[in-house]
Amino acid sequence: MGTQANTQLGKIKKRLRQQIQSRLISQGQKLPSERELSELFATTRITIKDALVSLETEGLIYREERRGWYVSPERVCYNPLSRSHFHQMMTDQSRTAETRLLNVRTEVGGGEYASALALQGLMQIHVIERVRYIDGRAVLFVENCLKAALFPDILAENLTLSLTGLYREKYGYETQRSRFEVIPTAAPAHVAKALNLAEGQPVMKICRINYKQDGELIDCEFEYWRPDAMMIQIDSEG
Amino acid sequence: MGTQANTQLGKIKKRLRQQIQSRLISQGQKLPSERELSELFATTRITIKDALVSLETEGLIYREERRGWYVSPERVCYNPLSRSHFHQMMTDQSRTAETRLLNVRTEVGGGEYASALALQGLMQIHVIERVRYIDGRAVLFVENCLKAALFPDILAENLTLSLTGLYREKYGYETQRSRFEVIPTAAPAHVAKALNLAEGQPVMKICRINYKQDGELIDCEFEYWRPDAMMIQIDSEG
DNA sequence: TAGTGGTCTAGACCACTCG
DNA sequence: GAGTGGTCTAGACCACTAT
Repeated sequence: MGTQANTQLGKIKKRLRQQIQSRLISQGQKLPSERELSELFATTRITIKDALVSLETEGLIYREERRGWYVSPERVCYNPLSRSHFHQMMTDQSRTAETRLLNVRTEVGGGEYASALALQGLMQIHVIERVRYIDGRAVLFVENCLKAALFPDILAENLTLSLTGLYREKYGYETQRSRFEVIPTAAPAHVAKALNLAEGQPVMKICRINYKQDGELIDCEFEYWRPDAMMIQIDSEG
Repeated sequence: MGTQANTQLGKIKKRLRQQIQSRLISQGQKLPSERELSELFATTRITIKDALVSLETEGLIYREERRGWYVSPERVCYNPLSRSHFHQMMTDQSRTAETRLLNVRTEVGGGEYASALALQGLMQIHVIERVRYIDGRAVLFVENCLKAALFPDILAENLTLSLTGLYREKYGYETQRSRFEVIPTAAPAHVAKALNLAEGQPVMKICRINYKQDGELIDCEFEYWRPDAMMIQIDSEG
């Protein structure tokens, strides 16, 4: 038996899983504290924590840094190829979505931005940082990185709305999705802070590069999702 | 300062990251044991383990259960929409691929299989379990689940080759990809065993459902990837 | 059989959140 | 100020791998 079935860890996971899946603890609800759990299960905090981290990996629970552990709501389906906006996609799934602007800055592109935008030489870019909430929970940190020259005065607009909508209405750019990547990795510090994660916790990173109708690259986007909050779902014709 | 910058954990992570990124430890190479590392850094195994798990989440290192920690090779790019076979995709990236048949069984469909195949009533299915290796490392566990009635005598074929190729050549079925899902989750026991993971470690689960040219559903596939081994990359026209 | 990671005990202090 | 998770110490035994 190489399994955890008969270990403390396995028993604790199994028990908590039962409680969650039978809805004895409901979605979004807080679990007892690690100290309480360690008394309940007559073990140490380390063992409890190992069990919680494991359930977190399954996507059953999540944590808010120094606040506690909570039962994960159902995953939302996310289609990076879809034409519809984030808010629309969530509404279609009977979820409420909200976007907050965190920070905007203009700088000379470098590093990850420069290579994603295929910048040749020095060029100004706008970086727009936003956080998206689903049913009140911060689940997605988004960094949009725009070639400034293509978007005069965009920073004066309402940036909590759909940027692709703004591209179309204000500038006449139709975005044609071209490439995106999905990478499971750890949250960088600024992302962790925005999502109430501890540094180094897992996130799903999605990088997307958008081109307009004439084929010119206009912006790139870095999304960081809480991994328990989503699944990617793509339908393809043929 | 909410960051790890000045903690033991942060320092250990930073130091190991430097060693890896500067190629002082090369890809595929084994790290010193947790006990050795805890002496080197003058700390306990628990702290070392926390640092290693965090680097594992980043995708920088990986573990083989009870064997040790290793530096991750570069991620391969994987396109679930691509028409080309797994082996072809890897060869295109100058990687060597190998597939081994783990297990084959025929059963009456139920549970996850039944719902993925949209089975109505009881029906026999073949379940084919395989492990795929990239450059000698087991990185992908695949479960194919076929409606048995559509594939007479398929179990007598060489099942380490491309199944979609077999569908086409032996049965005249052209698969038209229709839907796939990507879900970050924890490895179930049988997957963990096949990939030398510990139970509960993170994997990328990809579920795909294949239809043939007339629209009939023919099989579904459950892939479980080591998360440090891959990134999903999709190009779309339009 | 020696060595590895996996699990586990029994504590401690710290940084941070919340009321 | 009380409570939380985050970090940390100093050990231990066990299941398994490799030889």
